[in-house]
Amino acid sequence: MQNLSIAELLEAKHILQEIQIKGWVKTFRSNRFIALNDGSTIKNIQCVIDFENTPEEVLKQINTGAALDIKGVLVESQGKGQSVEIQVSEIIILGASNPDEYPIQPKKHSMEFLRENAHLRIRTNTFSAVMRIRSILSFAIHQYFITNGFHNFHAPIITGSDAEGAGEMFSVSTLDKKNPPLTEDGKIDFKEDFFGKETNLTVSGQLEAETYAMALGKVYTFGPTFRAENSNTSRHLAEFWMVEPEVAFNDLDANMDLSEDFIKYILGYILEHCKDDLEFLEKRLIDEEKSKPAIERSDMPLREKLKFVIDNNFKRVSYTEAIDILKNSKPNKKKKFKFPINEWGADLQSEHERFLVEKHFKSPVILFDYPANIKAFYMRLNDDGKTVRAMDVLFPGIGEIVGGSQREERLDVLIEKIKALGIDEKELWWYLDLRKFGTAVHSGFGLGFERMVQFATGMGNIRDVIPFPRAPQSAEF
RNA sequence: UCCUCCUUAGCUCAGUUGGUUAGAGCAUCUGACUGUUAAUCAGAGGGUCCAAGGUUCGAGUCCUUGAGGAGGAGCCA
Repeated sequence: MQNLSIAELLEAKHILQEIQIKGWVKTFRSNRFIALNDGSTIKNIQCVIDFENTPEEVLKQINTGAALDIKGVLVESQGKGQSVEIQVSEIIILGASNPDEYPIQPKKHSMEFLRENAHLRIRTNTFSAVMRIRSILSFAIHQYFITNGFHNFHAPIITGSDAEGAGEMFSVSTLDKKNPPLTEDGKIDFKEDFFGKETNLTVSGQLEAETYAMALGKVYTFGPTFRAENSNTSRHLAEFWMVEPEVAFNDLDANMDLSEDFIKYILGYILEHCKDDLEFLEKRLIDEEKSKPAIERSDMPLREKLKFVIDNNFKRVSYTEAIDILKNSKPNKKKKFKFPINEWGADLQSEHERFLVEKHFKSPVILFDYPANIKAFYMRLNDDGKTVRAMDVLFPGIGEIVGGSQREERLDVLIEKIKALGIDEKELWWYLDLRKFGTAVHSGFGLGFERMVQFATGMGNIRDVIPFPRAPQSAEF
């Protein structure tokens, strides 16, 4: 008697062997056919029971969602929908599932409803497929970096530095909220707090990653990140996972090469290793798009879209070139943009990014050399004195999926920048030390993991590609 | 935070210019059938129409406020 997963059972040839299988009921048809799933694959195994010799109280408990332990023989199927099935000899109800109360029915549910049942939504085909792909993508990320000589580095989650400037932070404190200790001028006295200073949840592991890159050469962090922004969109979360490689001696061109090669690798990896799940999600998307107006439908099925990204070079365009393209574009001339492009220096709005990616180039785009005053303090100033060596990778339907830069390695320039922005130099003493002792050109970027999962699975809302989404007014489970 | 839209059975939705007893599919229950593929057929039960207030002879439908949700914008990954 072999105890196998459904994935193993369907893959290997175990015909006429005695097997034992445990899983959950997807559907129960004709009092005879159980579609059983154990999470190992999106495919179910059909278990055929002899209902005339099965007790009524057992039959009654074979409901959608029930956990079963089944013994039987794997045989070739007499039906058309599957090649093999289990002829059941013994069936044990491990855990019943009251059909009156179980929310997941064998029918179409709305994403909103499933979000409210995030503890059960993984039992649907869509979410099990998405989460298996998320898992494989995560593995592919580590695989890519480790096999390319990178060292994995765990950035701290609680940070004492508040100068990263990537957004609003969640504070971390053990002080009494109702009655915190105060300083003489009436402010909260963080010297009394757990860490003896004000601390927050990290918004980026970049600054710490730079310290490791300046010793280990090629490093990456892959961990949770927190932003307390009141963002209510399908592309933002308050808690999300970010991949941040940082490489000593890489300039911006090498950084762009790395981001493109990396993205192509991980998408290629899931194309090869998540065939069944991608096929299911592709069909789901095609069904979903049938209800949309023709203009909003995407021109490529999911897997073709992934292949397109892998097979084509990302278009590399400087900010200045992009502004020229946008200035002379039809929507700009016809005043279709909500924010018309008039002059160099303006930050690009998402309507502009979408035009470049989806209409003009019809391909992923890397924009680089942005105006200094719309980017962060640590980015390397170009010789023109007005642009910095920043780059954003823009993806169709997602927008910015990667943000990165070559870092300012010159101490004097960096200090000047910090002063101009009114940041306390002392807060960044350790960061400035990197420029004092053995400074060198170095670059890195951050990739929003959930946005990559969104692209890879075609899911429209970022809350549906993370197990338990955290967003404003939303932290159930 | 801003703009737009939505909220009707457990779920997904329909409900006409305001009009009598608010409908369908799925799910549930009862029965039939038994090689089905989100099985099929017959029947039954199931509603504070998001909440509060208002207009009206009469409100699921119109108005006001509030709550929750979605899409878009901003912030960004």
